Amino acid sequence: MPERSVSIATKPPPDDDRIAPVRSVLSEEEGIDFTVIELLFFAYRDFTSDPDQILAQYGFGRAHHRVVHFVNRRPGLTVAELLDVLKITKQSLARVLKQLIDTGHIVQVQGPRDRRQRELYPTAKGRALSLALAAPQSRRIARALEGSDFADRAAVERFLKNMVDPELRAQIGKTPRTDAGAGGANGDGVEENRGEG
Amino acid sequence: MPERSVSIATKPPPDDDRIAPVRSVLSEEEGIDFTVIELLFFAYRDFTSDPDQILAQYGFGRAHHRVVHFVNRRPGLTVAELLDVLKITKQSLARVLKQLIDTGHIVQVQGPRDRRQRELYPTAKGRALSLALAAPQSRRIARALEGSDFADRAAVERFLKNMVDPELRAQIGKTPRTDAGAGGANGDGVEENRGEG
DNA sequence: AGATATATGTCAATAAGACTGACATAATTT
DNA sequence: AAATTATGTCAGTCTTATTGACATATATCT
Repeated sequence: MPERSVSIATKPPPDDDRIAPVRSVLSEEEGIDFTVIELLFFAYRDFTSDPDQILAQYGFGRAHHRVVHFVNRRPGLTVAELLDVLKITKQSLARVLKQLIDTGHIVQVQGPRDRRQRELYPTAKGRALSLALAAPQSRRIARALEGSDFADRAAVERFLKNMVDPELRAQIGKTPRTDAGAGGANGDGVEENRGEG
Repeated sequence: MPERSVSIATKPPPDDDRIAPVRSVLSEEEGIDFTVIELLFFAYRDFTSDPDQILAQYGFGRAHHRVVHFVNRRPGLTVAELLDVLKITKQSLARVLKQLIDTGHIVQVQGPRDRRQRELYPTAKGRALSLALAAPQSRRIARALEGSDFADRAAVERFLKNMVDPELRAQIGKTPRTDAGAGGANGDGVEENRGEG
């Protein structure tokens, strides 16, 4: 056997120095904030695990979750706007969106001014799904903020917001174009048809 | 009044009521913390975009990043331990790990006590890659914490730590078994919760 | 010693979710 | 009429993950 006990690699060792194992721990000394880097990794891993379990029951994945979420948060957004927020391609969205439409979670409405556009709206079913997915995440957040005062919460929100690329920060919390804000937006989400013959 | 132009769906409408578009905005009124939910989504999306660009140059993906990171943070961990941290299967890890070994970023060392085990160590090259990947993330975090005092940072860390499933919280900040390095960092995954009911 | 269990590696098949490229259609704009 | 825009769709590829089955070396138990 040409191998020593150190290397079990099947590739021929190019140079023993180059494949020498580094046994020291990579720690914060290098001026890198590994603490927060890892905290973000673990926090997000578990944050997404909540809705994942619910989605699995529907045969959906995270892609469906993102679409359902933003359509509910910004009802009436167009396909192009959704692609921009999600930063995926049209073809990637297609399959997911089609499934959500076929299952009656989302409907498309022809744009009132530009009839080429498809405004996306949740149905009652889609609204319910969105709430069901968000509920455990919100509960997890509430638990994580237990014992936090107002300043603590503000610090967390400021940190997260500042983590976003400045030029993309505009997307955050942007309620729909029709920003009716609180007060019930459209009042009630009842149908509103346009005749077209 | 039967709707006409409202639905462009190709599927036969099962019931007009069921596919009626909901036009109201899904907002915090429902007692759900959509603000932080979306902040986490956007923050993590951009947080991972930094290393993604570097990885692309190597033909690597996020899976490689996670492996390189934890092998550097806990040099000498075994394959089984790595699988446990990443929460993926052996088969999923196999290809990624093989690539990292073949490219000389990681080496395997036979376990000193149990020779079935393979302890994973970075090479100098792997250490360098790990630092290169972490650097922009650390810079982003530092920028996001600019103007934050000690209490603010503590609030952020506490929030993130509490977002992790309690039973998995032990993995956090856990330095390697062999505490060769100075450590500092988080020490070990001690839970700190603000004394509150 | 022999049997069993463990740690790891590997082959094969599958799936979700993303990608690119190419092309079609309808509607708006020029 | 021509060009542009918004959307849809087909076809193929890639990465990362999955499960199942099986091989090998080593450790441990009886």
